[in-house]
Amino acid sequence: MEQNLREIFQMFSRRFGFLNKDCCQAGGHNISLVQSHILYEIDRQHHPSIQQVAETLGTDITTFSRQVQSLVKIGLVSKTPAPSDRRIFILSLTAEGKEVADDIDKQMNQFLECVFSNMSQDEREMVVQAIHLLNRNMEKTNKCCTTPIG
Amino acid sequence: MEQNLREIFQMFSRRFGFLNKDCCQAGGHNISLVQSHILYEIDRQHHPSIQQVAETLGTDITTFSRQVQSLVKIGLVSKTPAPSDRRIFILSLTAEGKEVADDIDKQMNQFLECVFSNMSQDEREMVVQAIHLLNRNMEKTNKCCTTPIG
DNA sequence: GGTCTATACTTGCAAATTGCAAGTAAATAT
DNA sequence: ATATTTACTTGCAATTTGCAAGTATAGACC
Repeated sequence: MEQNLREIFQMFSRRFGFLNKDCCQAGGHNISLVQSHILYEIDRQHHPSIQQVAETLGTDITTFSRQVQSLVKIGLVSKTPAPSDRRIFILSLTAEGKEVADDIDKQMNQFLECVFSNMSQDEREMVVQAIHLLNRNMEKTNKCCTTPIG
Repeated sequence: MEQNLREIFQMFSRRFGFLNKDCCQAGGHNISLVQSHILYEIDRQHHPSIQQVAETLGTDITTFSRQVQSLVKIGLVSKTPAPSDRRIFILSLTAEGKEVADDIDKQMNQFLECVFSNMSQDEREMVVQAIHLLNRNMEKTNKCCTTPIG
């Protein structure tokens, strides 16, 4: 059982990744997977800075800076200097960006609901509980083992 | 609860993705994330063709062809024309490639065991069962909903 | 057998993505 | 007042990407 651990996670993660990829056509825009993740994080975090989102997504900040620029250019994201510290740029979604993010979210949840629709109520609860448990423990374990993140 | 579904999956998937990224230094090689996935799939599938692995990973076949070439060049993968059909190339890991794949696998499983070490036996079983359940249902649901895969 | 289509893979671009090094500009330390 | 740190941006140069167009083999049809 132990030896299949990675495999089952790998499979799930890949499938979920495909889902993310497939949900990039939204609100009349055809954005990239990376852009979709950025919109998601800007929406989720409370007025994040460029650096915050870059770190969340594990992207190099110079790369991220340019990705933000392109999202600003197509009108989905806006950058505002923080009043308290004008080196910092606060990111937010434009109305159109919010629309796209919501549309993607809707698609994702539709699919997930569809997946859950074949489960019993007990099974659904178990799955949700299990993922929560995993998330909590993975967060805790960040520094355990040999974290090569540096 | 329903509206957090995507979020908890997204978090888990991202963390697992980071883990995959962090496990790319192995056996004296510093390979890319994509290369790591390719080694994994070649190892897992039984003498797959180029096309099979490309499809599994959702990569364009021309891109994949080149990725295989680079893995052959650094001596981790070998390509053999299939005896039955010489258009097809069968992929396999070289001894060194197998070593790298095993090393990566070991690192991944070490981390996962570490995550699981903070759980009770019941919790562990629940998590494994939940992921299996998800995988089974996601596979089933491939064509349900509106699959925009085309 | 000979031609025609289909399949498996490869190569030629040209565009997009990446990250390091080096920059700017603002905040903080001394 | 100057030096250092921080947040972000730009200049490259390398890598990765995918479409279009190629080669080579296999199978279909006559």
